[in-house]
Amino acid sequence: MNNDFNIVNFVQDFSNNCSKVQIKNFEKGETITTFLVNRNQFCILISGTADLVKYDYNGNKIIAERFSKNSIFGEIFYNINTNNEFIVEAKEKCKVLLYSYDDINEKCKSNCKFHQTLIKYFPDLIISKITDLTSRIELLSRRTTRDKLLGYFDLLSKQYGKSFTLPFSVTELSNYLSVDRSSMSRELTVLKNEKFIEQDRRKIKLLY
Amino acid sequence: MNNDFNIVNFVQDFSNNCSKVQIKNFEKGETITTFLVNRNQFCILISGTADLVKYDYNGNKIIAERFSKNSIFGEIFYNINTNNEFIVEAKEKCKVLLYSYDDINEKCKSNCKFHQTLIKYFPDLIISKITDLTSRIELLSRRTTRDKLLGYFDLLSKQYGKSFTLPFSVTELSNYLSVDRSSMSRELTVLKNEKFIEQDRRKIKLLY
DNA sequence: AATTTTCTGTTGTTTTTGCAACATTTTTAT
DNA sequence: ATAAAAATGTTGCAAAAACAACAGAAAATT
Repeated sequence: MNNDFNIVNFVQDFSNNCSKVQIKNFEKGETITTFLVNRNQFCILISGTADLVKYDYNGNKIIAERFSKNSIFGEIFYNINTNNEFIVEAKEKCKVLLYSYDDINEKCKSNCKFHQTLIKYFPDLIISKITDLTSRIELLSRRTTRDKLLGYFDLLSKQYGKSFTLPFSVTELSNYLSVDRSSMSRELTVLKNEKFIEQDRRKIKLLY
Repeated sequence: MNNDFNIVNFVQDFSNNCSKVQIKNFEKGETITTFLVNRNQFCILISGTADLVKYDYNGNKIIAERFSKNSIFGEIFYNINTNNEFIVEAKEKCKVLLYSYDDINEKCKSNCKFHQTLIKYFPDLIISKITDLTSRIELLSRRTTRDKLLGYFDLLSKQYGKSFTLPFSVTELSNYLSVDRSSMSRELTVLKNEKFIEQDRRKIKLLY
């Protein structure tokens, strides 16, 4: 697998006009897309950060996934269900490649550079997405808030070491872990008192 | 997308010996594979049912995923983490195709039928897996046992209608939804008393 | 720079979930 | 066919999480 692949280069190489591809920019707070019907929409996030969010009937926000550079998403990956209206929200300025996916091996008439490159890197992009989703399931399947927090900190520490800044605000983190914000805050205090962690807002230090 | 694709036909077509492919049979209860190292293992379940399971430090069993015909799994899709030892367990007799994945587009010397077919159907298989995982995340992100139950029943009712038999025992279902068995059983009783459902063991009827 | 909004940490209270133990039924193994 | 093992449904109790409300801090907006 080619883990060094950078979609930004890929898109910069893509200079000709392919009718099946669009590149759009979104400002912070804007809705990039909604999952409402079963379309063949396939998106690649070129830059920025975006969340896949949903609100339950109680008004609780759920952050189902967080997307960053090279993340893929779109209706193609989702079984539309009237009970679940998902929205992809830009958390900061985002550049998104939107593609109408029919068959990965189907090229446009001009057999453009974009399609050649997409076919080449599609497996890596998609396997990486599965890896992310599997980790996410492992995290959400944890029973307690404490376990979810420590599990998430573990993932971050693999990447950044014992000290890191959360990619979420505390409030957003609770939505991402699907727990009540105040309960989570209480548990963070317990972890601090027990000298498991040091924390000040987004700054976390693991003491184990 | 070709949703009628059946891997069984595919494998029956695959008659020549490809050095990178193995087909193995497993009896109920046997371990099909474990996720311990970062190998390029990629598996397709040809027949049977299998679970991806993990035990937390408290001894609770977690069913992270359930695999049936055409499901794909393997270490290739998992970030190995020493804290999380996952096992794929056969729930009934299983036939599994094991493949050493390097590059989906890399064919074996003989450019065998297997590789040709795998390349063709790989996108469908993998997109379908992502769809499943996304639904699973939506389910696990629900806050209460009641919501998880109703969410899961919704998924099943889309496929089977208002009356169906759970693909899990009640005990297994609690592991799949990551909740305590007795709590879940209690909530099922509440749902029955409130005339939301009828239930007797695996038999469920939705009354709404 | 001032004001409004959001975020944060706290805590008391209520609700839900987890845990443990048990009798009964069902399934599996011998 | 019988015995052993596993699953099921229940319940009391303990633990954890959700809810609600608030004050102060930080961030965003104008």
